Amino acid sequence: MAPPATSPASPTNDVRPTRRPGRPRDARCDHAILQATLDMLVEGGAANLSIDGVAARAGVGKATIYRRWSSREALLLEAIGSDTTMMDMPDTGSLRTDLEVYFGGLVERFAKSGGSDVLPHLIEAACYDAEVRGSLDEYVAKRQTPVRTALQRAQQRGEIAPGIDLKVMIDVLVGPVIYRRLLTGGRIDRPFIRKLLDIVL
Amino acid sequence: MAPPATSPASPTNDVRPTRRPGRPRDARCDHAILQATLDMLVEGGAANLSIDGVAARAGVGKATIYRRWSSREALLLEAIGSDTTMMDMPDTGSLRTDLEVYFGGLVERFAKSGGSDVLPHLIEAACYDAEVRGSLDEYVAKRQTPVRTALQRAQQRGEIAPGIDLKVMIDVLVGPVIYRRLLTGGRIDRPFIRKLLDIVL
DNA sequence: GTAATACGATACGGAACGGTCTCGTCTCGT
DNA sequence: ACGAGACGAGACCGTTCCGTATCGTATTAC
Repeated sequence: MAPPATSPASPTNDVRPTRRPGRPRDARCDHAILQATLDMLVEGGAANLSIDGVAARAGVGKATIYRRWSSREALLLEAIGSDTTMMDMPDTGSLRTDLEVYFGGLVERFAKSGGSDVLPHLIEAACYDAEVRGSLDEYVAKRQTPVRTALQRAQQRGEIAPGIDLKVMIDVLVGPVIYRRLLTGGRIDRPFIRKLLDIVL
Repeated sequence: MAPPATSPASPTNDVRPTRRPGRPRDARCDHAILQATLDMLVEGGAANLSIDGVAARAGVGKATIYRRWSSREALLLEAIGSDTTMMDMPDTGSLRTDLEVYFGGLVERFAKSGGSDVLPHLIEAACYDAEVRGSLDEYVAKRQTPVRTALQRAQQRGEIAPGIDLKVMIDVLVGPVIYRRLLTGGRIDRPFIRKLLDIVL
């Protein structure tokens, strides 16, 4: 222990004094690796994703990957987690309009992504991996939040009967979309959203 | 699996005239292998399912498996396909009652199976395997049929407005159940079914 | 009994993959 | 100029797994 002989608590003026010597890491590698991981995940699933494949696709060496992530599993979790971009719910004063705008945005997003996504692989991995299960729960909660706030507002305005269980209401609104996306392969477009709201509201 | 100590005493003296010489195949092996395949599929997913594991679990040798199925893929497809037991829709004259009874049966079935099933793995495999995709489509169609007939009957009775798109109606009824099963992990019980029908009907 | 086949067990070749390591090159700070 | 560390490429090892082959035993028909 050093006695405080002279200095009065020097303020840490420098946040990062320790600049590591040598060639710094190339940030483009991080992006290329994560993007390649997501691409391969969408194409072949978590099972068919190999580090060799990711390295080849990203145009990097395997060592460059293992310099950043300690294991294949760590890379997978970060790639999956980097996909949670939030969408916010408008507040138009009408539940119907709120939801139509919100789900309309979702529709465009699906169309842009070409219908392929990570969700199926995430769901399967969550069956037997607690860590992935946690990521998936987080993902689901994040997606539900905007819908829940819209529903709560509507219930306070009296648009929804006070006895309705909002948790079930969320399932009724989100479930059909997920069902089409994962199982039936049915179109998820604005007419579908309108018909869905026609039935539920 | 140990060969039967006593003779299996088959009363069917000769249904198939072309009886192959030598020791006949043990029918219990077929069942044990398929059951072990389904169990391991539920526990670890299609990716973590190995023929060695199935053989060990079923208590048979690998050769006994390959005598029956030409490849791991063939075994998987048959095991998955053997899971489609139909449920039929009652006809009580009231759509609400029909659906409540039908989904009530589904609830019991989920409770009995312990919540674990093959669907997540099937969905993932379908993403990049056309053959599995076909099996899944068949599975979905088979599950939808009872609901569709109930809805058509109700629409003819005038319980549902003629303008309603029944395909979307099916999504609204089945989607929430699937959503809970695959993503939220929420309870699927009779109160949930009642609340669901309260909202939709 | 004999031939034919199934059975469990296990050895084996070949392939894929994860993770580590080395090599020569490149890019920083000093 | 020099050292340190990142870089791509790929060799390397241990493991897992599929699918085949073999062995000794058990079970059937004839």
